[in-house]
Amino acid sequence: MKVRIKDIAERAGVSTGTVDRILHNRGNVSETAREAVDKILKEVNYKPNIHISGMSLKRKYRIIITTHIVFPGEYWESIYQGVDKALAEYDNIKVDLVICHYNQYDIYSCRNVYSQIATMEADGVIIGPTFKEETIKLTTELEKNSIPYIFVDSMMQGTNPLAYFSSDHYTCGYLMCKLLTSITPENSEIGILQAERIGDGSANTTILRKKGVNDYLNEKGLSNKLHRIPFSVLEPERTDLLLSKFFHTYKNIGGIVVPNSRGNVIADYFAKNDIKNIRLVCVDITEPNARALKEGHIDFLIGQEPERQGFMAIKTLIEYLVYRNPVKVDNFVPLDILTKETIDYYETI
Amino acid sequence: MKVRIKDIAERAGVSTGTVDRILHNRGNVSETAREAVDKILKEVNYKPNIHISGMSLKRKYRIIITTHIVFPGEYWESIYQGVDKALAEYDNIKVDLVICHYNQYDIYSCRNVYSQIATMEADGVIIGPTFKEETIKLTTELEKNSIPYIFVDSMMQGTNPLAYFSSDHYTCGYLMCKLLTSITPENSEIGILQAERIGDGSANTTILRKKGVNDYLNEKGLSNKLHRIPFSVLEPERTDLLLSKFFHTYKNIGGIVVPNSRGNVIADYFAKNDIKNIRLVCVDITEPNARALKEGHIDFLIGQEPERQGFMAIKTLIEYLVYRNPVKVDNFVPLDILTKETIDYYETI
DNA sequence: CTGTTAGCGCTTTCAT
DNA sequence: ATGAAAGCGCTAACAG
Repeated sequence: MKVRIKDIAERAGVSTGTVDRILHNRGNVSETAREAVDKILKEVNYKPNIHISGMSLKRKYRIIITTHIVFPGEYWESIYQGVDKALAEYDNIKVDLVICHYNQYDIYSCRNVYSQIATMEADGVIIGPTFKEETIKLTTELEKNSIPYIFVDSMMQGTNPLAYFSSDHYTCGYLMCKLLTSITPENSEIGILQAERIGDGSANTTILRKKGVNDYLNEKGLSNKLHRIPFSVLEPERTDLLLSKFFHTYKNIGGIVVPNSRGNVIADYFAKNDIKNIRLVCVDITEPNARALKEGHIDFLIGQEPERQGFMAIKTLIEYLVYRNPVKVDNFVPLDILTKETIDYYETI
Repeated sequence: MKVRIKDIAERAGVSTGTVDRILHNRGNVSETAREAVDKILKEVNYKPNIHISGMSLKRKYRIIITTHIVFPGEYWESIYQGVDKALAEYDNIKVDLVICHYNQYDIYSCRNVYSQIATMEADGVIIGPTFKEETIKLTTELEKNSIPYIFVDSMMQGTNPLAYFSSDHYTCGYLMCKLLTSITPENSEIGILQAERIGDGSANTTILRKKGVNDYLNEKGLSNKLHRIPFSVLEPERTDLLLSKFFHTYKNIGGIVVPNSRGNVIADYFAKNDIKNIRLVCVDITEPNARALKEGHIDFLIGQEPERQGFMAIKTLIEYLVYRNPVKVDNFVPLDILTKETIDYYETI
């Protein structure tokens, strides 16, 4: 039933050592032996058990992961929860995880961190990318050194990752706009909250989501006016001022879409000023967003399964490093639509 | 770092054999040895690796799973996909899976199958329940023989399962009604599709969902009229007749909610009769429902992650059988809200 | 280049 | 009641 290395060895008339050398491309194998074994391998469906492999595997793998800084209750924390879960599941494989944080609102910090990573020894790298040029520069270096890399959170065009695990940000924006307009009076004006960054335009993900929002309106021939709500993550004390200015300028706002994880900024403003007649659609199950959803300030919250992204990135990288099996490159995680009623069920199990 | 049986044995001054006997309650251990080992076990965090255990474990486990008959592309198929995935992941554990199908629309078939199961030898049973009395009778027998059982799809009150993996059907109905009324003109009349069964009233899940629908209307003080659409799974040829009769009787239907997996029945009717002004909210990602969602006949489709339910049921049962560790009883899977835009991402990975 | 062998953590058998 | 030892599938070191 189950095929073992020993079975393959017997049928090919060689020893288990030789089969192992062939399976792992360790060299020191004659053409004759290789052919004999390859023939058997084609006939049978051999599936090594990675946990057993790990038991005798002596080598250590060094995996670097680089993302925006992790704050408790925020988006990136969930990615790392998935990472930890995968590491626990594969605890027979000896991996040395190196965590390198940069600040996604500051391009200079990203440059610093990436240039360090480029000089480090590693078997694989997991990247949560923000800035395009910087990411391409890093991945070019990695490719030079034949170090495989995997993206989480979003794919960066112009690179050749082993795989990426991300939601479809364009569709996310499109969907947010569809949901918002479906629960908002016809022709309501719509606000869109956008964070400022140091040294660069918006992030990858935000740009795509915003395009999704615009395209939905155009495709459906909707004429809702869209107004940008400016705000700065680095100067949160100005938020209140900026928001009240916005809501005093535009009196006919029927709904707001927040294409980044800071929806709670709006929700908090609604709570403080007892605003109830403006609908709100946001993204990411951060702790404050979850609370705002439960309290009714957010109407729909889109989740992008960050835990699964982190889990799959580690799992995929480990299995690749151990067996060098081919890997599926494009992997979109689901876009979960959460409401007040369903969010509790996303936080268990 | 990682604690092995050998470490525990050394620190307790006994052999690994003794530790193993204690960990698995195999008996033949002196009080002295037991105390010494228990003391160490309390100090350290020992976590056996089930894949390695499985490698040397000689015993086979027999697991019985009983559900409604599986048809390709329907709800129950996904449950079995999760079952298979878990079995593959734990392929070191030798399990003999016995599948016993009954017909969920026929209480007599259920009685037959259950009474057979009650006489079979088994280490554990997984039940996808439909009829209350029958299920309680079966689980009473199982409890007599100390056979642990796990529910998938829904929990049956009045039983004591090891665990259950189910969505919250009441909330599912509540949510469906919320979504439907949010995209439907105020005071629209609402249709609700209900299947007939042989020999009993409606199923567990449908009753709960229907209650959710009603409660939502009442809680929100909505006065939409609710009309039952009768239909028989066993006489599909009458469907067309029943539906046209319904839609000719009630001319002001604005939306339909389908609290069972047969939403495609309505969607097909809409497609055939080119009906576009009635909103439709359904449950379960069956193949026909998925198609109807993509084609725009269904507006919202609720998914209840059947694959995860099957996976978790097997995983939980296997881990319990091998280690007898305590198990969390109540496990609700998420209620996924799918739209035309997001369904594709639920079918990959 | 190749076969043999020890050993990974765990269970089970077999003496004692 | 207990320890020693073999064996599960796999890898790695070693001897040839």
